[in-house]
Amino acid sequence: MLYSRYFIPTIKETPSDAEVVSHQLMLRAGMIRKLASGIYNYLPLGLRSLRKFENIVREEMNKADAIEMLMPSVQPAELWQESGRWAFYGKELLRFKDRKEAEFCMGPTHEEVITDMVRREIKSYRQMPLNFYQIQTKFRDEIRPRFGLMRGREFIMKDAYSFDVDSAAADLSYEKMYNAYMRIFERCGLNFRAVEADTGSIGGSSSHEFMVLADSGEDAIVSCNACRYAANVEKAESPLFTASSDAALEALVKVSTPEMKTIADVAAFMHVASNTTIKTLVYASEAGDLVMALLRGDHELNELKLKNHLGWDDIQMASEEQILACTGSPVGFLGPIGLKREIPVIADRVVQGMTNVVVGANEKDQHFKNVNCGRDFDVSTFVDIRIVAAGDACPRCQSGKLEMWRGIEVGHVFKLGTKYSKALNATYLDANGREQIIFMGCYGIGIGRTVAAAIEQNHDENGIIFPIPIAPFHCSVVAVNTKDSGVMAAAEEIYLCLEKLGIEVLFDDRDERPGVKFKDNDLIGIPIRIVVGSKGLAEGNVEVKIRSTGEVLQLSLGEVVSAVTLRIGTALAHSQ
RNA sequence: CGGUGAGUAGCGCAGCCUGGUAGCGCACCUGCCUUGGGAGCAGGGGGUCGCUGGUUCGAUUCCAGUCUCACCGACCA
Repeated sequence: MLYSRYFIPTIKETPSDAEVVSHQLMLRAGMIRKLASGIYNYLPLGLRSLRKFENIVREEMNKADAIEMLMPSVQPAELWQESGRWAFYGKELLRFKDRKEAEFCMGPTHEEVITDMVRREIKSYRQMPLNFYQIQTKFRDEIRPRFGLMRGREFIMKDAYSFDVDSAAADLSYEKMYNAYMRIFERCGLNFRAVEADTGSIGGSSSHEFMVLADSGEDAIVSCNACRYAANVEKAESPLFTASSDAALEALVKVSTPEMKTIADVAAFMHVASNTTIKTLVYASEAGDLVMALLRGDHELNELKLKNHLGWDDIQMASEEQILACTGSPVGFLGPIGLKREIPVIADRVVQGMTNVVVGANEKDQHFKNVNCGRDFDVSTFVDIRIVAAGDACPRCQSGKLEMWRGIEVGHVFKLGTKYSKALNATYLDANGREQIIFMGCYGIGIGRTVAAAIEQNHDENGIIFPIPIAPFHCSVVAVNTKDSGVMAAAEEIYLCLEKLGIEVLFDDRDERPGVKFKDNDLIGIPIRIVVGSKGLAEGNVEVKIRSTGEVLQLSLGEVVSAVTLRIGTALAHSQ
């Protein structure tokens, strides 16, 4: 490719509205341009990287026996009404009507469409297992699109759906996809973790997220430093609580604690450690149901765990009026003792072993000390509702400690069970001629997001450092002075030779000063740069610079093509 | 959705308080010069100041409305 004939509109200054590095660099490198909030043009260079990654995904999907197809992005409302998600999905689902007033939506995901196809075509157990995938544009009307391709509204996704005769067979399909995902992200040279995850709005029984580690990641994850346990913090189990104290129970005392509203204030005021206090929270459902949650003072509530435990669709902190009505106390002095109105009290498991603790007295400026569960108040259920913290013991191996990371969710695999097949009545006949419900799984990879995550993980102050498998070009040839016919001839020959060998080369033949070309080459992240200049050429040499390491090699004209080809070939083979 | 802030040339911004039809840097075009890390000189093109209405002789500037965009959003009982 001739740079002068191609289209790479690079930007010198960092656009002011780009917050994260990958967004800034993709704009500056001329890979993307914003069309509207969360909606982007993929410019030629950006598209090349996306296609590279898509092809890696495609290869691994095919190897794992998934079959490619393509579904429409516009979907009829009826299917969504049938699955029950038309009402459930909320504003993220972009809905509209056609000229006949028939309702449609832009597909945010394709369980309904694929399940509809399968129920029409699949009749027998002999036709399974089946796994269909597509690489296609999705639309989700996100509340707050941000970070460029990281959280767009329109985005490219690979989604796959498996269909099996029973749960055990579905587990095998899940396993195959899990392994394929591991290979995909390994091939891209990414530092990532596969973590246990909540199933969220997609539903289903269990799932893993694939998280690229990056400080700018929107998710918090933990992993054990001894065993393979890793989980999204939303999902991460806290370690089993151990041993209760055998301290003697002391008499309950009410203490005046004026204006002491936070755990830190109260603990400091009473000269106790915050882990000998109990934090009392009141939560409400949308319907107005209330629940009280108790946690050790230095712990934090995992709202998702509480919500899942209660089986509520929605959970939020109770309003001050709601709190006053059930406890009789303003926020800051809440506790489980002497409630005005009976509400369920859910306590974290750790609370069970605490003795002589401090809690709010449900009275302004008053706390109790020497409070003991069972004697002074009752708990409806003890259950794990706290957010794990770095340094917690691993819930699996017990011996390891949990480490915390920030992660970017680039892939997600779910066991769906029969959630959609039941709703849409996707059945088959088993060997005995009996009708059975199909077991499903679904598997997604954010294509644009993965490329962005790769940039997030591979860049320096000069720009992107693309891993060769997803770089838009393998290498570039830079002619230092285009007016020098000797330089141009030598550069062109190298360029043509490499192209002939199937290497993707960007030939920077622009009539620009060398500094401009070097800056652009660094910015757009070309992994290997071949510089042809008059000085080196006088000695029969060209310079080869490796973007990732900064390594500079002086190679003769005779050896440069084979050396570069070998290097690229090795990098690509290594990633297969 | 709520809070905050911003819309002036392709990009980044100034001007607005104190109304008189707009400026800077980068980018772009022409010429000269230059060619190993975003050079220099000279000349030039480009803006109904987000939109609508109001006040005024006159509005980018003041007022009202509206649209768009960006950032933040329980850190807690």
